[in-house]
Amino acid sequence: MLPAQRAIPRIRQTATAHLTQTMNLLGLSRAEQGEFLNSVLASNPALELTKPTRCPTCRRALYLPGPCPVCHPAREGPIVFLATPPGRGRDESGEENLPEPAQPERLSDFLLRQIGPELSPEERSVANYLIARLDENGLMPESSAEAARYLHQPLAVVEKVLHAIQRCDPPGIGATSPIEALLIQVEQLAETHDVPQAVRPIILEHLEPLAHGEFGLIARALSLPRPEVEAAAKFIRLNLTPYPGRTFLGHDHQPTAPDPELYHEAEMVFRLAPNAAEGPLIVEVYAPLVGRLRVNPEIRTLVKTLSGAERENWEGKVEEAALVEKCLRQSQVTVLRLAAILAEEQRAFILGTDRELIPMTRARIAARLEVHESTISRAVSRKRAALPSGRIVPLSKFFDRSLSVRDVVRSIIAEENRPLTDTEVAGMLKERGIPVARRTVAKYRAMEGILPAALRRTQRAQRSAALSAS
DNA sequence: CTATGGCACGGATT
DNA sequence: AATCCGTGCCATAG
Repeated sequence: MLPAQRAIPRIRQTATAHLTQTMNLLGLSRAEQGEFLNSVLASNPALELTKPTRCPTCRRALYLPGPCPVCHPAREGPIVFLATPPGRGRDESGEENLPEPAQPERLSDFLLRQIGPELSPEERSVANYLIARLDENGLMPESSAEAARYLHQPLAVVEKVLHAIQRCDPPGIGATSPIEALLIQVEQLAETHDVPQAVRPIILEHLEPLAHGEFGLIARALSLPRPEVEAAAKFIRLNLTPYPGRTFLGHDHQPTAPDPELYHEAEMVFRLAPNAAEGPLIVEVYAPLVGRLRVNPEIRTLVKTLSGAERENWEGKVEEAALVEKCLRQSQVTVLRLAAILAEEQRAFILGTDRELIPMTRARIAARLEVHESTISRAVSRKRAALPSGRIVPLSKFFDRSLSVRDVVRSIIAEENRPLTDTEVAGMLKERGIPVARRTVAKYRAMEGILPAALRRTQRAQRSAALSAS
Protein backbone atom coordinates (compact mmCIF):
# COMPACT_ATOMS: atom_id res chain seq x y z
CA MET A 1 0.00 0.00 0.00
CA LEU A 2 1.37 3.37 -0.95
CA PRO A 3 1.56 6.05 1.71
CA ALA A 4 -0.66 9.02 1.14
CA GLN A 5 1.02 11.71 -0.84
CA ARG A 6 2.15 14.59 1.24
CA ALA A 7 2.06 18.25 0.55
CA ILE A 8 5.59 19.43 1.04
CA PRO A 9 7.38 17.71 -1.80
CA ARG A 10 4.68 18.90 -4.12
CA ILE A 11 5.17 22.40 -2.91
CA ARG A 12 8.91 22.45 -3.27
CA GLN A 13 8.32 21.49 -6.82
CA THR A 14 5.79 24.17 -7.63
CA ALA A 15 7.73 26.84 -5.88
CA THR A 16 10.72 26.39 -8.11
CA ALA A 17 8.91 25.44 -11.28
CA HIS A 18 6.24 27.41 -13.07
CA LEU A 19 3.20 28.45 -11.18
CA THR A 20 0.54 28.14 -13.76
CA GLN A 21 -2.41 26.68 -11.96
CA THR A 22 -4.09 27.90 -8.87
CA MET A 23 -2.28 26.55 -5.88
CA ASN A 24 -3.61 24.63 -3.03
CA LEU A 25 -2.57 26.73 -0.10
CA LEU A 26 -5.71 25.96 1.77
CA GLY A 27 -4.74 22.39 2.47
CA LEU A 28 -1.54 23.35 4.25
CA SER A 29 -0.83 23.93 7.87
CA ARG A 30 0.43 27.29 8.96
CA ALA A 31 4.03 26.19 9.10
CA GLU A 32 3.83 24.72 5.63
CA GLN A 33 2.27 27.85 4.26
CA GLY A 34 5.05 29.89 5.78
CA GLU A 35 7.69 27.66 4.31
CA PHE A 36 6.05 27.79 0.93
CA LEU A 37 5.57 31.54 0.90
CA ASN A 38 9.11 32.21 1.97
CA SER A 39 10.44 30.07 -0.83
CA VAL A 40 8.22 31.79 -3.39
CA LEU A 41 9.26 35.14 -2.07
CA ALA A 42 12.89 34.23 -2.43
CA SER A 43 12.48 32.94 -5.95
CA ASN A 44 10.31 35.67 -7.42
CA PRO A 45 11.67 39.21 -7.39
CA ALA A 46 8.35 40.62 -8.54
CA LEU A 47 6.89 39.89 -5.12
CA GLU A 48 7.43 42.22 -2.21
CA LEU A 49 6.54 42.42 1.43
CA THR A 50 4.57 45.38 2.66
CA LYS A 51 3.94 46.50 6.17
CA PRO A 52 0.47 46.14 7.59
CA THR A 53 -1.51 49.25 8.37
CA ARG A 54 -2.38 49.90 11.95
CA CYS A 55 -5.63 50.63 13.63
CA PRO A 56 -5.41 54.23 14.85
CA THR A 57 -7.14 53.43 18.13
CA CYS A 58 -5.91 50.02 19.22
CA ARG A 59 -2.67 49.93 17.21
CA ARG A 60 -3.51 46.45 16.04
CA ALA A 61 -1.89 45.40 12.76
CA LEU A 62 -4.43 45.14 9.96
CA TYR A 63 -3.84 42.86 7.01
CA LEU A 64 -7.00 43.36 5.06
CA PRO A 65 -8.52 46.57 3.76
CA GLY A 66 -11.31 48.11 5.80
CA PRO A 67 -11.80 49.31 9.35
CA CYS A 68 -10.36 47.51 12.36
CA PRO A 69 -12.73 44.63 13.06
CA VAL A 70 -12.10 44.82 16.78
CA CYS A 71 -12.71 48.50 17.30
CA HIS A 72 -15.55 48.57 14.80
CA PRO A 73 -17.33 45.25 15.04
CA ALA A 74 -19.39 45.27 11.92
CA ARG A 75 -22.48 43.54 13.18
CA GLU A 76 -23.75 40.87 15.49
CA GLY A 77 -21.66 37.77 15.70
CA PRO A 78 -18.06 36.81 16.23
CA ILE A 79 -15.14 39.08 15.46
CA VAL A 80 -12.79 37.43 13.04
CA PHE A 81 -9.56 38.84 11.73
CA LEU A 82 -6.13 37.95 10.43
CA ALA A 83 -3.07 38.22 12.60
CA THR A 84 0.55 37.19 12.38
CA PRO A 85 1.62 34.42 14.66
CA PRO A 86 3.49 35.56 17.74
CA GLY A 87 6.51 33.55 16.67
CA ARG A 88 10.09 34.60 16.90
CA GLY A 89 12.25 35.91 14.13
CA ARG A 90 9.89 35.07 11.35
CA ASP A 91 8.75 38.56 10.79
CA GLU A 92 11.20 40.25 8.45
CA SER A 93 9.54 43.61 8.90
CA GLY A 94 10.87 43.73 12.43
CA GLU A 95 7.46 44.48 13.79
CA GLU A 96 5.43 42.44 16.16
CA ASN A 97 8.32 40.53 17.58
CA LEU A 98 6.79 39.67 20.85
CA PRO A 99 8.95 38.39 23.66
CA GLU A 100 8.88 34.66 24.24
CA PRO A 101 5.81 34.05 26.35
CA ALA A 102 6.07 32.16 29.56
CA GLN A 103 4.08 29.02 29.04
CA PRO A 104 3.90 25.41 30.01
CA GLU A 105 6.26 23.52 27.83
CA ARG A 106 4.85 21.41 25.06
CA LEU A 107 5.96 17.84 24.67
CA SER A 108 7.63 18.58 21.34
CA ASP A 109 9.74 21.37 22.83
CA PHE A 110 10.55 19.29 25.83
CA LEU A 111 11.92 16.53 23.62
CA LEU A 112 13.85 18.88 21.38
CA ARG A 113 15.50 20.48 24.35
CA GLN A 114 16.71 17.10 25.53
CA ILE A 115 18.25 15.94 22.30
CA GLY A 116 18.99 19.23 20.56
CA PRO A 117 22.52 19.63 21.90
CA GLU A 118 23.78 16.32 20.59
CA LEU A 119 22.44 16.73 17.07
CA SER A 120 23.72 18.47 13.98
CA PRO A 121 21.44 21.05 12.38
CA GLU A 122 20.45 18.53 9.75
CA GLU A 123 19.64 15.90 12.33
CA ARG A 124 17.70 18.45 14.25
CA SER A 125 15.35 19.00 11.37
CA VAL A 126 14.89 15.25 11.14
CA ALA A 127 14.10 15.27 14.84
CA ASN A 128 11.61 18.05 14.31
CA TYR A 129 9.81 16.03 11.74
CA LEU A 130 9.81 12.81 13.73
CA ILE A 131 8.54 14.50 16.85
CA ALA A 132 5.78 16.16 14.91
CA ARG A 133 4.73 12.75 13.65
CA LEU A 134 4.29 11.26 17.12
CA ASP A 135 0.71 10.36 17.77
CA GLU A 136 -1.32 11.38 20.76
CA ASN A 137 0.08 8.50 22.75
CA GLY A 138 3.65 9.51 22.04
CA LEU A 139 4.21 6.61 19.67
CA MET A 140 5.70 6.71 16.19
CA PRO A 141 3.19 5.47 13.66
CA GLU A 142 5.50 5.80 10.70
CA SER A 143 8.38 3.51 9.84
CA SER A 144 11.91 4.88 9.69
CA ALA A 145 12.05 3.90 6.05
CA GLU A 146 9.01 5.98 5.19
CA ALA A 147 10.35 8.94 7.11
CA ALA A 148 13.73 8.60 5.43
CA ARG A 149 12.20 8.58 2.01
CA TYR A 150 10.02 11.53 2.80
CA LEU A 151 12.86 13.56 4.28
CA HIS A 152 15.35 12.51 1.61
CA GLN A 153 17.71 11.45 4.34
CA PRO A 154 19.70 8.26 4.78
CA LEU A 155 17.90 5.65 6.81
CA ALA A 156 20.79 5.52 9.24
CA VAL A 157 20.38 9.18 10.14
CA VAL A 158 16.68 8.80 10.77
CA GLU A 159 17.23 5.78 12.94
CA LYS A 160 19.96 7.48 14.92
CA VAL A 161 17.69 10.43 15.65
CA LEU A 162 14.78 8.16 16.49
CA HIS A 163 16.90 6.27 18.97
CA ALA A 164 17.94 9.54 20.53
CA ILE A 165 14.29 10.45 20.95
CA GLN A 166 13.57 7.09 22.50
CA ARG A 167 16.15 7.72 25.21
CA CYS A 168 14.31 10.87 26.28
CA ASP A 169 11.81 11.46 28.99
CA PRO A 170 9.04 10.42 29.27
CA PRO A 171 10.38 6.86 28.98
CA GLY A 172 9.14 4.94 25.97
CA ILE A 173 8.41 8.04 23.91
CA GLY A 174 8.97 7.54 20.19
CA ALA A 175 8.56 3.77 20.34
CA THR A 176 6.98 2.27 17.27
CA SER A 177 4.53 0.10 19.17
CA PRO A 178 3.06 -0.18 22.62
CA ILE A 179 5.15 -3.29 23.19
CA GLU A 180 8.34 -1.48 22.33
CA ALA A 181 7.35 1.37 24.60
CA LEU A 182 6.92 -1.03 27.49
CA LEU A 183 10.26 -2.69 26.82
CA ILE A 184 12.10 0.62 26.74
CA GLN A 185 10.56 1.52 30.06
CA VAL A 186 11.57 -1.81 31.53
CA GLU A 187 15.18 -1.35 30.45
CA GLN A 188 15.34 2.07 32.04
CA LEU A 189 13.81 0.84 35.25
CA ALA A 190 16.07 -2.17 35.32
CA GLU A 191 19.08 0.12 35.69
CA THR A 192 18.00 1.17 39.14
CA HIS A 193 15.33 -1.26 40.27
CA ASP A 194 14.63 -4.93 40.48
CA VAL A 195 12.31 -6.04 37.75
CA PRO A 196 10.37 -9.28 38.21
CA GLN A 197 11.71 -11.83 35.74
CA ALA A 198 8.34 -12.61 34.29
CA VAL A 199 7.84 -9.04 33.13
CA ARG A 200 9.80 -9.20 29.89
CA PRO A 201 8.38 -12.44 28.54
CA ILE A 202 4.88 -11.32 29.43
CA ILE A 203 5.29 -8.10 27.50
CA LEU A 204 6.79 -9.89 24.55
CA GLU A 205 4.37 -12.73 24.20
CA HIS A 206 1.44 -12.57 26.56
CA LEU A 207 0.19 -9.03 26.50
CA GLU A 208 -3.20 -9.98 25.23
CA PRO A 209 -4.04 -12.44 28.04
CA LEU A 210 -2.61 -9.97 30.52
CA ALA A 211 -5.10 -7.35 29.46
CA HIS A 212 -7.84 -9.82 30.26
CA GLY A 213 -6.38 -10.80 33.58
CA GLU A 214 -5.75 -14.36 32.53
CA PHE A 215 -2.90 -14.97 34.92
CA GLY A 216 -3.41 -18.72 35.03
CA LEU A 217 -3.00 -19.01 31.30
CA ILE A 218 0.22 -17.03 31.34
CA ALA A 219 1.60 -18.95 34.29
CA ARG A 220 1.08 -22.21 32.46
CA ALA A 221 2.63 -20.92 29.23
CA LEU A 222 5.73 -19.69 31.06
CA SER A 223 5.85 -22.58 33.53
CA LEU A 224 5.92 -20.15 36.42
CA PRO A 225 3.96 -20.12 39.65
CA ARG A 226 0.88 -17.97 39.38
CA PRO A 227 1.85 -15.56 42.19
CA GLU A 228 4.96 -14.64 40.24
CA VAL A 229 2.89 -13.80 37.22
CA GLU A 230 0.56 -11.73 39.34
CA ALA A 231 3.48 -9.86 40.83
CA ALA A 232 4.79 -9.14 37.35
CA ALA A 233 1.35 -7.95 36.27
CA LYS A 234 1.18 -5.65 39.21
CA PHE A 235 4.60 -4.28 38.39
CA ILE A 236 3.54 -3.61 34.83
CA ARG A 237 0.35 -1.93 35.85
CA LEU A 238 2.01 0.31 38.41
CA ASN A 239 5.20 1.22 36.60
CA LEU A 240 4.68 0.98 32.88
CA THR A 241 2.42 2.50 30.31
CA PRO A 242 1.95 1.58 26.67
CA TYR A 243 1.11 5.23 25.98
CA PRO A 244 4.12 7.24 27.11
CA GLY A 245 2.86 10.45 25.53
CA ARG A 246 -0.08 10.62 27.87
CA THR A 247 2.05 10.78 30.98
CA PHE A 248 3.52 14.02 29.78
CA LEU A 249 0.24 15.47 28.70
CA GLY A 250 -1.11 14.37 32.01
CA HIS A 251 0.71 16.90 34.10
CA ASP A 252 1.36 19.48 31.47
CA HIS A 253 -1.67 19.67 29.31
CA GLN A 254 -4.22 20.07 32.02
CA PRO A 255 -6.46 23.04 31.52
CA THR A 256 -4.19 25.95 32.21
CA ALA A 257 -4.93 29.56 32.73
CA PRO A 258 -5.64 30.87 29.27
CA ASP A 259 -2.49 32.57 28.17
CA PRO A 260 -3.08 34.69 25.11
CA GLU A 261 0.39 33.97 23.78
CA LEU A 262 0.32 30.25 24.33
CA TYR A 263 -0.86 29.47 20.91
CA HIS A 264 2.23 29.06 18.75
CA GLU A 265 0.95 26.06 17.02
CA ALA A 266 -2.61 26.81 16.11
CA GLU A 267 -3.81 28.57 13.01
CA MET A 268 -6.96 29.76 14.70
CA VAL A 269 -7.30 31.18 18.19
CA PHE A 270 -10.66 31.57 19.85
CA ARG A 271 -11.02 33.83 22.85
CA LEU A 272 -13.33 36.15 24.67
CA ALA A 273 -12.62 39.79 25.29
CA PRO A 274 -11.41 40.18 28.88
CA ASN A 275 -14.29 40.65 31.33
CA ALA A 276 -16.84 39.98 28.65
CA ALA A 277 -18.19 36.51 29.15
CA GLU A 278 -21.29 37.49 27.24
CA GLY A 279 -19.45 39.31 24.49
CA PRO A 280 -18.73 38.06 21.00
CA LEU A 281 -16.04 35.50 20.42
CA ILE A 282 -12.86 36.93 19.03
CA VAL A 283 -11.07 34.76 16.52
CA GLU A 284 -7.56 35.41 15.34
CA VAL A 285 -6.58 33.54 12.23
CA TYR A 286 -2.84 33.22 12.01
CA ALA A 287 -1.56 33.53 8.52
CA PRO A 288 2.06 33.96 7.59
CA LEU A 289 2.70 36.91 5.27
CA VAL A 290 -0.86 37.21 4.17
CA GLY A 291 -1.95 40.65 3.10
CA ARG A 292 1.63 41.77 3.06
CA LEU A 293 2.78 39.77 0.09
CA ARG A 294 1.98 41.58 -3.12
CA VAL A 295 3.21 42.30 -6.60
CA ASN A 296 5.78 45.05 -6.46
CA PRO A 297 4.08 47.94 -8.29
CA GLU A 298 7.40 49.46 -9.30
CA ILE A 299 8.34 46.33 -11.12
CA ARG A 300 4.98 46.31 -12.77
CA THR A 301 5.60 49.73 -14.31
CA LEU A 302 9.20 48.90 -15.00
CA VAL A 303 8.21 45.93 -17.11
CA LYS A 304 6.44 48.21 -19.55
CA THR A 305 9.71 49.94 -20.37
CA LEU A 306 11.41 46.68 -21.26
CA SER A 307 11.27 44.85 -24.57
CA GLY A 308 12.05 41.55 -26.21
CA ALA A 309 13.03 38.46 -24.27
CA GLU A 310 13.77 40.41 -21.14
CA ARG A 311 10.28 41.83 -21.11
CA GLU A 312 8.72 38.42 -21.61
CA ASN A 313 10.72 37.01 -18.77
CA TRP A 314 9.59 39.70 -16.39
CA GLU A 315 6.02 39.53 -17.52
CA GLY A 316 6.05 35.90 -16.59
CA LYS A 317 7.36 36.74 -13.15
CA VAL A 318 4.73 39.39 -12.61
CA GLU A 319 1.99 37.08 -13.73
CA GLU A 320 3.20 34.41 -11.38
CA ALA A 321 3.40 36.89 -8.53
CA ALA A 322 -0.13 38.07 -9.17
CA LEU A 323 -1.32 34.52 -9.07
CA VAL A 324 0.38 33.87 -5.76
CA GLU A 325 -1.15 36.99 -4.33
CA LYS A 326 -4.59 36.06 -5.50
CA CYS A 327 -4.47 32.45 -4.32
CA LEU A 328 -3.17 33.51 -0.98
CA ARG A 329 -5.89 36.04 -0.42
CA GLN A 330 -8.55 33.69 -1.65
CA SER A 331 -7.51 30.89 0.66
CA GLN A 332 -7.34 33.24 3.62
CA VAL A 333 -10.79 34.64 2.95
CA THR A 334 -12.12 31.10 2.98
CA VAL A 335 -10.47 30.28 6.28
CA LEU A 336 -11.81 33.48 7.79
CA ARG A 337 -15.32 32.67 6.72
CA LEU A 338 -14.96 29.18 8.10
CA ALA A 339 -13.69 30.57 11.38
CA ALA A 340 -16.68 32.89 11.60
CA ILE A 341 -19.09 30.01 11.15
CA LEU A 342 -17.33 27.84 13.70
CA ALA A 343 -17.36 30.63 16.25
CA GLU A 344 -20.99 31.33 15.60
CA GLU A 345 -22.35 27.79 15.59
CA GLN A 346 -20.08 26.17 18.13
CA ARG A 347 -19.75 28.91 20.68
CA ALA A 348 -20.90 26.62 23.48
CA PHE A 349 -18.37 23.96 22.58
CA ILE A 350 -15.53 26.45 22.25
CA LEU A 351 -16.23 27.96 25.64
CA GLY A 352 -17.45 24.79 27.29
CA THR A 353 -16.99 21.07 26.95
CA ASP A 354 -16.97 18.37 24.35
CA ARG A 355 -20.54 17.59 25.23
CA GLU A 356 -21.75 20.85 23.78
CA LEU A 357 -20.42 20.20 20.32
CA ILE A 358 -23.24 20.42 17.83
CA PRO A 359 -23.02 17.90 15.01
CA MET A 360 -21.99 19.59 11.81
CA THR A 361 -20.66 18.40 8.49
CA ARG A 362 -18.26 19.95 6.05
CA ALA A 363 -20.84 19.55 3.33
CA ARG A 364 -23.30 21.81 5.11
CA ILE A 365 -20.69 24.52 5.66
CA ALA A 366 -19.74 24.27 2.03
CA ALA A 367 -23.32 24.84 0.95
CA ARG A 368 -23.67 27.77 3.28
CA LEU A 369 -20.50 29.42 2.05
CA GLU A 370 -21.25 28.46 -1.52
CA VAL A 371 -17.93 26.77 -2.08
CA HIS A 372 -17.09 23.22 -3.08
CA GLU A 373 -17.05 20.57 -0.38
CA SER A 374 -13.43 19.80 -1.00
CA THR A 375 -12.62 23.43 -0.30
CA ILE A 376 -13.92 23.08 3.22
CA SER A 377 -12.15 19.76 3.60
CA ARG A 378 -8.87 21.41 2.75
CA ALA A 379 -9.57 24.38 4.96
CA VAL A 380 -10.15 22.04 7.87
CA SER A 381 -7.35 19.60 7.28
CA ARG A 382 -3.98 19.92 8.96
CA LYS A 383 -5.11 22.83 11.04
CA ARG A 384 -5.56 23.36 14.72
CA ALA A 385 -7.57 25.67 16.86
CA ALA A 386 -6.65 27.03 20.25
CA LEU A 387 -9.58 27.27 22.62
CA PRO A 388 -9.96 29.66 25.54
CA SER A 389 -9.39 26.78 27.95
CA GLY A 390 -5.87 26.48 26.64
CA ARG A 391 -6.56 23.30 24.75
CA ILE A 392 -5.31 23.01 21.21
CA VAL A 393 -7.47 20.75 19.09
CA PRO A 394 -7.47 19.81 15.44
CA LEU A 395 -10.15 21.61 13.48
CA SER A 396 -11.52 18.25 12.43
CA LYS A 397 -12.74 17.85 16.00
CA PHE A 398 -15.47 20.36 15.19
CA PHE A 399 -16.82 17.80 12.75
CA ASP A 400 -16.64 14.75 14.99
CA ARG A 401 -20.12 13.32 14.96
CA SER A 402 -19.71 11.24 18.09
CA LEU A 403 -17.73 13.56 20.33
CA SER A 404 -20.57 14.80 22.48
CA VAL A 405 -22.09 11.32 22.87
CA ARG A 406 -18.72 9.92 23.90
CA ASP A 407 -18.51 12.62 26.52
CA VAL A 408 -21.85 11.54 27.94
CA VAL A 409 -20.75 7.90 27.94
CA ARG A 410 -17.66 8.89 29.87
CA SER A 411 -19.64 10.71 32.50
CA ILE A 412 -22.19 7.94 32.88
CA ILE A 413 -19.43 5.47 33.59
CA ALA A 414 -17.58 7.90 35.81
CA GLU A 415 -20.64 8.27 37.98
CA GLU A 416 -21.68 4.63 38.06
CA ASN A 417 -22.13 2.92 41.41
CA ARG A 418 -21.45 -0.51 40.04
CA PRO A 419 -19.85 -1.36 36.71
CA LEU A 420 -22.50 -0.87 34.05
CA THR A 421 -22.59 -3.08 31.01
CA ASP A 422 -22.66 -1.61 27.54
CA THR A 423 -26.31 -2.56 27.19
CA GLU A 424 -27.17 -0.68 30.36
CA VAL A 425 -25.25 2.35 29.24
CA ALA A 426 -27.07 2.21 25.92
CA GLY A 427 -30.35 2.17 27.83
CA MET A 428 -29.39 5.21 29.87
CA LEU A 429 -28.42 7.03 26.71
CA LYS A 430 -31.78 6.28 25.23
CA GLU A 431 -33.44 7.78 28.29
CA ARG A 432 -31.48 10.92 27.66
CA GLY A 433 -32.73 11.02 24.12
CA ILE A 434 -29.62 9.59 22.52
CA PRO A 435 -30.54 6.31 20.86
CA VAL A 436 -27.38 4.34 20.13
CA ALA A 437 -26.83 0.67 19.54
CA ARG A 438 -25.16 -1.36 22.22
CA ARG A 439 -22.36 -2.15 19.81
CA THR A 440 -21.73 1.53 19.34
CA VAL A 441 -21.50 2.14 23.06
CA ALA A 442 -18.80 -0.49 23.15
CA LYS A 443 -16.85 1.34 20.47
CA TYR A 444 -17.18 4.71 22.18
CA ARG A 445 -16.11 3.20 25.46
CA ALA A 446 -13.03 1.73 23.81
CA MET A 447 -12.25 5.07 22.17
CA GLU A 448 -12.27 6.71 25.57
CA GLY A 449 -9.88 4.06 26.84
CA ILE A 450 -12.43 2.65 29.30
CA LEU A 451 -12.26 -1.05 30.13
CA PRO A 452 -15.31 -3.31 29.82
CA ALA A 453 -17.54 -3.68 32.85
CA ALA A 454 -16.14 -7.02 33.98
CA LEU A 455 -12.63 -5.63 34.08
CA ARG A 456 -13.70 -2.43 35.75
CA ARG A 457 -14.78 -4.69 38.61
CA THR A 458 -11.30 -6.09 39.14
CA GLN A 459 -9.80 -2.67 38.63
CA ARG A 460 -11.94 -1.36 41.46
CA ALA A 461 -10.96 -4.23 43.68
CA GLN A 462 -7.30 -3.60 43.03
CA ARG A 463 -7.65 0.10 43.60
CA SER A 464 -9.34 -0.28 46.92
CA ALA A 465 -6.82 -2.93 47.92
CA ALA A 466 -3.99 -0.59 47.08
CA LEU A 467 -5.75 2.13 49.01
CA SER A 468 -6.12 0.09 52.18
CA ALA A 469 -2.55 -1.13 51.87
CA SER A 470 -1.15 2.38 51.88
C1' DC B 1 -26.87 -17.33 29.44
C1' DT B 2 -24.66 -12.67 29.35
C1' DA B 3 -21.17 -9.39 27.95
C1' DT B 4 -18.07 -8.22 24.65
C1' DG B 5 -15.11 -7.95 20.56
C1' DG B 6 -14.30 -9.10 15.49
C1' DC B 7 -15.97 -8.75 11.03
C1' DA B 8 -18.33 -6.96 7.42
C1' DC B 9 -22.08 -4.32 5.29
C1' DG B 10 -24.31 -0.14 3.71
C1' DG B 11 -24.90 4.50 3.90
C1' DA B 12 -22.90 8.91 4.78
C1' DT B 13 -18.99 11.83 4.35
C1' DT B 14 -14.82 13.56 2.44
C1' DA C 1 -13.41 6.89 -5.51
C1' DA C 2 -11.91 6.28 -0.99
C1' DT C 3 -12.74 6.45 3.70
C1' DC C 4 -15.32 6.68 7.89
C1' DC C 5 -18.99 5.37 10.96
C1' DG C 6 -22.85 3.04 13.14
C1' DT C 7 -24.80 -1.23 13.26
C1' DG C 8 -26.15 -6.23 13.12
C1' DC C 9 -24.60 -10.84 13.38
C1' DC C 10 -21.85 -14.31 15.25
C1' DA C 11 -18.16 -16.51 17.99
C1' DT C 12 -16.08 -16.77 22.35
C1' DA C 13 -15.07 -16.30 27.21
C1' DG C 14 -16.58 -16.26 31.72
